[in-house]
Amino acid sequence: MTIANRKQREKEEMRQLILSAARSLFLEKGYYDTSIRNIAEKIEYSPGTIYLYFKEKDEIFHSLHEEGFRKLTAVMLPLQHVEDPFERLKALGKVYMDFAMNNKDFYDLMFIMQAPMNLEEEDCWEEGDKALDFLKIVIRECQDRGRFQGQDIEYLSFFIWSSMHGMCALYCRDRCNAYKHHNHLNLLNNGYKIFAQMLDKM
Amino acid sequence: MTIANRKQREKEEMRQLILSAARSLFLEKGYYDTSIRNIAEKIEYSPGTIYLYFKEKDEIFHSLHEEGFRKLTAVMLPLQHVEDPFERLKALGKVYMDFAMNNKDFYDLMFIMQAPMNLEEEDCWEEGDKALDFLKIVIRECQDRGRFQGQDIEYLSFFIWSSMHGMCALYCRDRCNAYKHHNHLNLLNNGYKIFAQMLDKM
DNA sequence: TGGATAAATGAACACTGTTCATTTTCTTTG
DNA sequence: CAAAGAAAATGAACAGTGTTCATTTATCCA
Repeated sequence: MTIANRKQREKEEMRQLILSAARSLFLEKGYYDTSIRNIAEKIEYSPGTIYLYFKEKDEIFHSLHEEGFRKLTAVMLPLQHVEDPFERLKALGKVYMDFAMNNKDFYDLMFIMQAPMNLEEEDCWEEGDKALDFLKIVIRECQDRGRFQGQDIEYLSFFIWSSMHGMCALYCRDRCNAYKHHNHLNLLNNGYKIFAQMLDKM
Repeated sequence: MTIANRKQREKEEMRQLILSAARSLFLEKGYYDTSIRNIAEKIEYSPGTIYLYFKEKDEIFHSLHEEGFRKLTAVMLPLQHVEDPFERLKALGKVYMDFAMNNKDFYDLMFIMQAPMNLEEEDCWEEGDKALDFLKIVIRECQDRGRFQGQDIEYLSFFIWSSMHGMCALYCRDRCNAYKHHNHLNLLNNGYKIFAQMLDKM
C-alpha cells in the first residue's frame, strides 16, 4: 500500500509542478505564446514527459480553469454569512472585482480566453455554475425583501455579472489604456462605486 | 501618371484582398489558428507574397483593428442628430451592442483580443478615442440637462462602457453558455433593456 | 527587342504541438 | 545481492508555424 500511495502522491506532485510552471508562463507570455517545450524547460524535464501527465496542452489549460473557479468560490463562500442579501450582493461584486485584479491570469483564463472549450461541454462548468448560482440566489433573496421587483432573475443576474465583468475584462485586456491619464485600479474602484450606487437606485 | 496610379491602385487592391481573406479566416478559426500559409492559400498566392504587403502578421491584425473602428464610428455618427442627449445615450448603447452582435469578429479584435498591442502605442487608438469621446460628450450633455449630477464623467463613462462591453464580451467569448437554456441574443437584448432602465433611474 | 525594375516564388531557418521507439530508472522477485 | 520486469523519462521525428531571402518570373520603358 505504502509504495503505491507514494507513487500516486509523486504523480500528483509532478502534475502540480507542471501546472504551476504552466500557470506562471501563461501569465507571463499568454497561452498561445507558451510552448510545451517552454514548460518542460522550466521544470527541467523533457517535452515528452509532459504528455505522461496531460493528454494535450488544452488539458493543462483545463486544469488551471478548474483551479481558478475553486479559488473564486473560496472567496465567495464566506459571504454566505452576510445577513442582508443586498449587502451580500454588493460585497459579492467587490469580491469578484478584487479576484480579477489579484488574479488577472486566472480571471482571463476563466472568463476571457478563447481556448479549448472543446473539452468543457459537461464537467468543466460545474464549478462555474456554483458561482453563478450564488449570484442568482442572492438576487432572489433581495427580491424576497422587496428589491428588484418585476425583474427576471436570469436576465438581471446576467446584467449584473456583465457590469462587473466588463470592467474586469477591459482591465485584463489592457483596454483601460483608452483612459490615458487614469490609473487603472482607480478606474475600477470608482467603477465599482458607481455599480453599487446603481444597484441602490434600481 | 496613369501607370503609377494603376500600380498604386493594384497594390491597394492586393492589400484588401489579403485583408478580406485574413478577416474571414480570423473569424472562422481565430487569430492564432490562422496561418500566413492559410491566408496565402486562400488568395492563391505564395506565403512570401504576403510579406510584400504587410511587414508581419501583426500588421494585418492592426489594419483590421482600424477598419473595425471606422465601422463602429460609422454607425455611431448618425446618432449626432438625435436631439435629446439621454435618448442619444440609450441609442448609443443599442448601436454598440448591435455592432458587437453583427460584427463579432471585429468586436473581438477591437476590444477583447490579446494581440499585437506592441505597435499601437500612438496611432492605432485615434479612431478608438473618437468613439470614446463621443460617449463622454453625450454624458456631458446629459449632465447639462440635469442628469447624472455629481458624477465624474471619466468614471461614469467607464462604467457605462463596461456595462455594455461586459455583455458583448461574454457573448463573443461564449461565456453566455453559462445560461444553458437561454438564447444568447435574448440574453443580450434583455440585458440591454435593464441597462436602459438603469440609466433612467440613475 | 533588350535591359532595368518590380513582383512573386518557394526553399530554408528556427520555432510549434504531439508521438513513440529507445533508454534509463526503479521495484520486485529468485 | 543480482536479474527480470515494470514504470518513467527521453529526444528524435513528423507535420505544422512565422519569417527571410536568393532566385525566378513578369512587367515596363527606352
